[in-house]
Amino acid sequence: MTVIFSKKCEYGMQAVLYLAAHKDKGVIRVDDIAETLKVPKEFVSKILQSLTTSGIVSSKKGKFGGFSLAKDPKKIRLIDIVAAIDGLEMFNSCVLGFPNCTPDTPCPVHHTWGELRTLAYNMLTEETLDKFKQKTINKIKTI
Amino acid sequence: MTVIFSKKCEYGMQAVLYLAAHKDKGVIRVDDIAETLKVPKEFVSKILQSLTTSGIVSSKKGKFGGFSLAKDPKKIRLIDIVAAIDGLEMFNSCVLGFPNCTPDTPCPVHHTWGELRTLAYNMLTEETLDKFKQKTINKIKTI
DNA sequence: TCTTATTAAGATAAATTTATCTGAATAAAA
DNA sequence: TTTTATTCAGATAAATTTATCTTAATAAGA
Repeated sequence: MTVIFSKKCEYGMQAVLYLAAHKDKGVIRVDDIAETLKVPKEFVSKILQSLTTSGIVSSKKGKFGGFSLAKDPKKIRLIDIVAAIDGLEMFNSCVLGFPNCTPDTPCPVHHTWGELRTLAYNMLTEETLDKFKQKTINKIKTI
Repeated sequence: MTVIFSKKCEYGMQAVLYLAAHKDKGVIRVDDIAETLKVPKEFVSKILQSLTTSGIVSSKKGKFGGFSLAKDPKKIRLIDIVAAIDGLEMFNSCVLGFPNCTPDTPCPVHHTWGELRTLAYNMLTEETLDKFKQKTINKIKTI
């Protein structure tokens, strides 16, 4: 298997995109998120709980409770979610798995991979969630 | 955790690079590979066995047995190893984990990610193992 | 206060990946 | 033929990731 992000992180990003796209509706129940995204409810609930700790989403217990974004979508980037869930280690580790892969002791693809990694990092860093609203809504319709 | 390739694939690529770098020495014992690369012996042995089935390496049993490349390093690319172990699915699946991510039903980062994926694919496809020989030898020294 | 709907939290289970162990098969050479 | 060194193959174990279950805590409203 080849993975870029863990399921946890994928579900986390999807759920947060969902919250951003439905920001106007106030708090959103996990059931709605899980059903729409077709992901396991308890699992996505756990993930959102942990993102609460990270300060990305906030939760409200009890009747009419649910999750919502903890801050303005203009201030949340995909990289923030990745950092909170999977961590940023991949942006600093060797694609071939060699230890201590540095400019001084590079692996055979060190340079090329470094450039790619930077592009990936930029992709996750340069835009904030507000930019993804309409695209998320469109995508969700097709699931 | 964030992973690009599985451990299996990482070890596989390292081991095959090792074989390519030591091609002149004939068959190589798993013990040598495992000790030098500091990876679990039985595990890398299993991986090389499976790469034998894929036609990338060949094995010789018995005393003075071991593994060697099954073909000219000029004809082996990193992507061949990835394809044999992890498969090429990642080059055709959504980075956010959305189902059915296509140009018609794209996820919010579909386009950007697609370009990145192509670059990664090219990196693994454009050069053959013979190009990596000296770099592999240099890297191995530092492990 | 009681009922209801929700998240929180912890325990557990299932699945997958990673790693190890053991013995068989093979081949070289003494 | 026996010894030795190796891969092969299958079983098993350990670790990690993914998913589920159960109960508690919370909050709204009847």
